[in-house]
Order: sequence, then structure tokens, then C-alpha cells
Amino acid sequence: MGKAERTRRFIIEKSAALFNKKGYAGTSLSDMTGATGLTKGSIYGNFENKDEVALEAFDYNFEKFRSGIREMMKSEKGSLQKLMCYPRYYEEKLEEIVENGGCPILNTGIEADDTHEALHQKASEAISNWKKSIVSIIDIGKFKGEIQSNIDSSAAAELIISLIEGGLFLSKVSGQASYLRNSLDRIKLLILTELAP
Amino acid sequence: MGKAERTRRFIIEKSAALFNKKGYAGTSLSDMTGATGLTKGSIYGNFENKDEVALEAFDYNFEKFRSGIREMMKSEKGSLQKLMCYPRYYEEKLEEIVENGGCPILNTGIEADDTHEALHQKASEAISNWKKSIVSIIDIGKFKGEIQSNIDSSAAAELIISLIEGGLFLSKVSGQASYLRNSLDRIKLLILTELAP
DNA sequence: CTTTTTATATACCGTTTAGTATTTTGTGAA
DNA sequence: TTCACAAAATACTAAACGGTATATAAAAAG
Repeated sequence: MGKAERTRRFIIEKSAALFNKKGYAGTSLSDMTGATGLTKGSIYGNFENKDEVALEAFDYNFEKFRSGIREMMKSEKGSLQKLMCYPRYYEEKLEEIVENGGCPILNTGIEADDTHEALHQKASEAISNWKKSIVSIIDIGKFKGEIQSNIDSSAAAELIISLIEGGLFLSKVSGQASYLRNSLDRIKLLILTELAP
Repeated sequence: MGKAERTRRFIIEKSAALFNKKGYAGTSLSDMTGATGLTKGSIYGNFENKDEVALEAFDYNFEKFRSGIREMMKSEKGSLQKLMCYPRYYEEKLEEIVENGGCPILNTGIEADDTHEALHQKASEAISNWKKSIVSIIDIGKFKGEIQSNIDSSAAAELIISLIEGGLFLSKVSGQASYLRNSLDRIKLLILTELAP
């Protein structure tokens, strides 16, 4: 990894937390120079503009979630156990997520949907991919006989995502963990009593 | 209603849509003069600063939801029927909500929680009051024997709110109404098969 | 070790930001 | 209809914004 690539990563890492907390419009270049200790010249030597940093910062923030969950799933074999990683992950990580500014899909999606098409699309694709990966787990589970075959995979996946995002949002803004806990309990119930044969 | 108060309301009405779509940081004073057709002098003659407009704009946006649901509930007598107004309301209004920039609690809460304490508190209080009103309906329902007495009112209320906000967010950002529909179907199921005796 | 390339810092650009005196316009009462 | 007051428009800050040209420092290559 060359010097250029290292500073690029450094800028993204430091800016990612900023963008997740303060948003795209709320994060200024001076915020970024402050957080990195670098100057504007250095940032613009490595990125074309603020947009490019923001877009890569989203990928960076989102990838942290994705890799965390994937890591957790690696040690699970059954489809139901894999699905149960979602409630487990968010239950364990709530505090850390709140500290880091919340879910990047939520933050970016809400800010960008009416203002910044490129960022909006990033958030939209993240949702789409997330859903696909849940649907895939359910479909495999059906095939292996671990999940009831009459289940609507798409509806179940969308429900799980809605419960997670809704719970995260409300717990973050209200400061009360019970919102997320209740949502995650529902997901567990759904998995164990509706998806399971 | 005097002239001053009328222009105040006019400014709030016109700015409210802006703040809900573009956020607090994303809405500039020139956006506001553009939307109202007034000048900065006029706006600052009626408000102390941008914050004051944003705070009242939130109240205005939130009140639209509250009054819409209350209106719908007025013609319902039973507790279960009152609760069923939530899924009905959001199902009917999804398009309109999306056009107006989405749920103000969601928009304001997400943007303000790490950046603007006064706005954050507004969103937080809105959540708190919303929950209280649902808990109140459930508790009355228990008393009247229309809802099972062993139900956890707080948990049920939080779940309903999480499902609505999660579904709204995902439908808005993904452009797919099914997220909200699935969430609302779940709420109906919860009301009719778990809360009902 | 010198040269060439790359990366960072400095200093600046025009524009936009929120906000404010000051002047002009409009309005309601005497 | 004039007078007094209120409200809106104009013209203006100073500061911050995103972005850039240029100079300097630091690495890499020869």
C-alpha cells in the first residue's frame, strides 16, 4: 500500500465518523481538516471533491456493519442460527453504534433522499443488498428444510430490516434502549416461531 | 389575526416543507426567501433567527400528522379500532408523506441527534408523546376489557412506533411501498391477534 | 547523492452563509 | 388625510464555504 493510498484511507477513516454524525451538508471541509490534521490541499490532492470523500466514507461506514455481521454468521451453520445473528449483533453493538453516530444507511438515506442523488443511491443499494442477503439465507433454509417453505421470504426480510432500523432510530433519538430491544425480541420470535418448521 | 402573525404563519408554512426535505443544515436563508417570496429583512423582522423558524417548522410539520390521526380516531369508539387507525392512516397517506419529505420525527431526529440539541429535544419529545398516547389507548382498552390485561402496554406501543418509522424510512429511501405495507400488516396482526382478547 | 516525481502546505479565489442597520413602503387610527 | 407606527425591502457586514493555483517539502528512482 503506497503513501497515497494510505493517506486516502486515513482521510476516509477520520471523515467517516464526521459524515455519519453531522451529515453531508453539516460536515465542512474545515471539519475534515480538523479531524485529520491535514490541510485542504492535501485532501484535494487525494480526492476530487467533498462528494468523493462522502461517498467513500459511506462505503467505509457500511462495510463495518456488513463485515461485523458476516463474521458473526461465519460460525453458524443453520439458517435459523444465521438469521439470529441479526438480533444478536444489534443487541451487542447498540452502544457502540450510538457512539459512532448511528446506522449509516439511516443517516445517509434520510439526509440524501431529497437532496443528494448519488448518496441516496448508495443508501438505496445498501438496503437492496441487505434484503437480498436475508432473502438468500431464508431461501437456502427453505431448501434445506430448516425454514417453512410457505414463508414469504421477501416479506420476512423486509420486516426484519424495518424492525432493526425502526428500533435503532428510536433508541438513538429517544435514548431508550427498550425500543431496539423490543424490535429485536420480535425478530427472534419471528424466526423461532414463524420461520422454524 | 394581525398582519404580523399572518406573515409569521406564512413563513413557517412555506419553510416547513423545506426543512423537512432538505434538513436544518441543508436549508439556507436564500432557500427560505425563495420559497416565501419575502426578503431576509422580512424574515428577521418576524423571527429572531433561523433556529426559531426551524423549531416552529418542526411543530407545524408534526402537528399535521397528529391532527390527521386524531381526526381519524375521533370517529372510532373501541380501543382496538382506535389503534387500527395507525396502520390505516399511514397506508392511506404514504404517497403524500413521501411527497412532503417523509416523517418529520425521522428527518429531524436523525439530523439533529448529534448536531442540534434543541431540535433533537423536539424530536425526542414528539416520540415520547406519541408513545404516551398509544399506551393510554391500550390502558383504557385493558380497563374496558377490550384488550388483554396481561399485555405490556409500553412494549406494544414501542413496537408499533418502531414498525411505522422503520417501514416509512425504508419505503421512502428504497422507493418500495412493500416495506411499509409489511410493517403495517404486522401492526394489524398484533392488534387483532395479540391485543384483542 | 542527485534528480524527478509525488504529496502536502500555503495563500488565495469567488460565492454563499447567517445576520443587521437603515431606508422605504404599507397600514390603521385619530 | 394626515400622523404614527409597524412591516418589509435594500444594502451591507464579517465569516465561512467549497475549491484551486502555486510553492514547498518529502519520497522514490536513477
